[in-house]
Amino acid sequence: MPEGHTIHRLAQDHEERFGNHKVRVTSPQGKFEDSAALLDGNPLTSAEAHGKHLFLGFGDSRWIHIHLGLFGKYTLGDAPVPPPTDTVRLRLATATAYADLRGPTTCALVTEREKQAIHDRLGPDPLRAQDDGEAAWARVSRSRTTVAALLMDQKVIAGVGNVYRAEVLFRHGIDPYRLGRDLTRPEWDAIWSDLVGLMREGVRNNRIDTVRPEHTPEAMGRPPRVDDHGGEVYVYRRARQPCHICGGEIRTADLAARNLFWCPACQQR
DNA sequence: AGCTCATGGCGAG
DNA sequence: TCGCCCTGAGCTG
Repeated sequence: MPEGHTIHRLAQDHEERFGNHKVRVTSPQGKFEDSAALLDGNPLTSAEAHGKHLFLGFGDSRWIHIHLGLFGKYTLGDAPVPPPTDTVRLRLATATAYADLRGPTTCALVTEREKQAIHDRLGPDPLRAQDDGEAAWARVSRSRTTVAALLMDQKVIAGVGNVYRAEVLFRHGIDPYRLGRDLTRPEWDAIWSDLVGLMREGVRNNRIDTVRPEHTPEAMGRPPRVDDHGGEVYVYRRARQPCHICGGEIRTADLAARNLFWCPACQQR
């Protein structure tokens, strides 16, 4: 679940459900207990996302900074609020709705200044209206690192994870091992604007779909199918399966401790 | 019951 | 580059 689109969707959902409502803030698991007690009963005044970081605002310079990491999960629901289980790190609840957070890498009370420091070390986010790809291009175009690694580097571009990384490179026919400095400006601009569109759709649908209409199973005369992460994709987690376009085998490799997926025939640029 | 794996990221070396 | 942290699903036995 947790790439940038998930976090932006969570920010939206929090504002809709809890915005300017007084909320019960608890930590059934106990690990966020003291901070929860400080906020309990206060109104949630805003919710923001930058890349994979979520910030829940409580008035005057108090924010809960949340990062789901690989395992973190949110459960949002309507009343009645179920009894909490012992892995719930953070629960927000009103009379009508609740949000349960489990397994995050980070859940901490931070100041405005600490929040700003997090923004400062993140790259531009395709999902933030005020961001564009300029700062990212400046780094990419000078880098001897592979474009596959650069897309996962949150200092370069914020919010892209392993799925969007693999999929956007496939959609542009780009070899993941190309070096950043060997990308052209038009290639980067195309990647950036494609990510804006794909990730916005990800926020809307709350899942990752990257297959163009002309390549859907229906359009290709094949049986319908949803990939096991919940969306429909070209290459992610499809190792050794046939490429939707050329029929060749999708390959996988380790890259910086993550699984990379690509079609060597379609991605030669 | 115990293993493996997963859409992340940090700090040590 | 490695080990570590967080949780839960899907295996294996």
